[in-house]
Amino acid sequence: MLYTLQRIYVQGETMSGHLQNLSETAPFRSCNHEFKVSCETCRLSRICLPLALNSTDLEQLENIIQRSKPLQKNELLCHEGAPFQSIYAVRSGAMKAYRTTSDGREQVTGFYFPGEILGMDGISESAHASSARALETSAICAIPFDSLEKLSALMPGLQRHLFQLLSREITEDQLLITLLSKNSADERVATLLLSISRRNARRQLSASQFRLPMSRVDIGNYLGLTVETISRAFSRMQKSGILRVDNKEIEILNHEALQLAANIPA
Amino acid sequence: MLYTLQRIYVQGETMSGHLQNLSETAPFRSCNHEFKVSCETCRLSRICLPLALNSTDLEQLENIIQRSKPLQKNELLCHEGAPFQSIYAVRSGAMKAYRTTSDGREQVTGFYFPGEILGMDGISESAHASSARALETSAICAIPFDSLEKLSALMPGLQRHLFQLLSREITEDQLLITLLSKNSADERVATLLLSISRRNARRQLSASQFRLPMSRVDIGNYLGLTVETISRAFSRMQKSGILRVDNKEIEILNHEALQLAANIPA
DNA sequence: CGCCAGTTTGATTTGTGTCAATAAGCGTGG
DNA sequence: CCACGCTTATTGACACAAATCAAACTGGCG
Repeated sequence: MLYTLQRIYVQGETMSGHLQNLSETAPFRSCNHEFKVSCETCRLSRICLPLALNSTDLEQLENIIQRSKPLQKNELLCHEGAPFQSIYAVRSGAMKAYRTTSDGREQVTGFYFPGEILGMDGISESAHASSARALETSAICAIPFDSLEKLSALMPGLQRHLFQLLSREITEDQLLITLLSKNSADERVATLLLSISRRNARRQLSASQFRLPMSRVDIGNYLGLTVETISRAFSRMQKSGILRVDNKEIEILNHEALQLAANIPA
Repeated sequence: MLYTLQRIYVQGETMSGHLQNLSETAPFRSCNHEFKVSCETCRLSRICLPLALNSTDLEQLENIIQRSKPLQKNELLCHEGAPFQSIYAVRSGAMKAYRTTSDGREQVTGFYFPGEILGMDGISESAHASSARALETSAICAIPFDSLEKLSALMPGLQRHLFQLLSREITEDQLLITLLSKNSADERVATLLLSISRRNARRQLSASQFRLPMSRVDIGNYLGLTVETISRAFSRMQKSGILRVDNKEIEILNHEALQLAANIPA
């Protein structure tokens, strides 16, 4: 088991050689901690993969899931182009997924919070279509996809859940497409804040006060805007009394007004 | 069989009542034509769903696929919010998929050509997340998803193919996200033309001469631009000798220059 | 033939990008 | 602990690509 755990890290490390970064170049060590976390006891199982499995099936799923030493901030989980082996569930922390454009720039395609699954874009080409990086110290469950495929042929509930997971990713990408295509800077920022707020609430965290794990650059990149525009959007919303912004610390003072700013009719 | 065929139409019709359109309000008639098309003889099987199935499996797949009277231009195939029952393969013609924004505008999320599959965004919520409309007379194969699910639990090849299909949709949406987020008007238009060209080539059609099935409005909507900007982009590329544009008739005169215009390095 | 939707072209406006400078946070080491 | 340097964030001035507004043109279809 420890062997396979380590393989994940090694894969991440070897692929990221050309993306210079202190934490990446540090050698990966196997660590002696035990990662005794089970889906059954995981607070997130309600919103994560295990959803809708009976305890026998859950045990089988449990057996193929690989848990490992947490990723440090800025560490790479997987790199685009690397052989696709697993999809990943975020257990704690926060991740960003991004792909590199033909001219070498980065496009952030999503932020992932605890209970959410990433890496499913790698299935079609047997290679990851996007990279994933830790925005803060993050614990990840790696789920080998070939095992998952075999299991899901035996468990109709799991198969269905997987199809739904992939389909949900499509609809979420479509929402982002619409956001980029039709909405102003302020609307985009407001929409992102509402999305984070909603996802926090789903995990029993505050919907009105939270710390953004990503930088303004990442937000701008994700929303198709520049850092300056993001900063100005925050300032405007603060001035109009919708938000209190203290660097990455956000407080939503007026949820309805924020929805209005996002152009979502009440 | 005819009953189920008709049900598809009725579903499309009833849901589209508030989107006024002549062809939609016309009553659907059952028709007497036989639609004897099999996956086995279909020219598109190489790029469509049946890919990588043996002939026994193919026969079973064949049995669940519903073929029907072609859709006329502007006819609705499915409407967002309608109960999700099938995914759809385009056999001939061309379709556009779109979703309606909260403020009632339309966002085109994709164009679909023969051999391509649409409607997979409906899986996660058991309701279609987007609508699909015929851009020209189009023949469609409807594949009931519950049957497909059951079959794919029995056929590992089919299951894998479905996962890949969904995953490919995700990567394509990510490409569109990147395009909208990072590229200029001309680059977006050039990229769309190259995409259509490539997809034509895959169907053994000309990669350099084709007729666009969609309007300038649809193109603009898809690319997050206005009609005027699309028109000007075409004019510019025509003037610079990259294209010959005659209304919807397009000829690519210089493929390399078009790739350059799309910001794709040679 | 004439109408109307779709397309093209021109003039002007505007939201966001770019460039520049300052300020604030944060880890590092003296 | 504070000082230092580096990264990240904010704010302002200006430029520019695309939107908007307006008008003419085209082509398909009844």
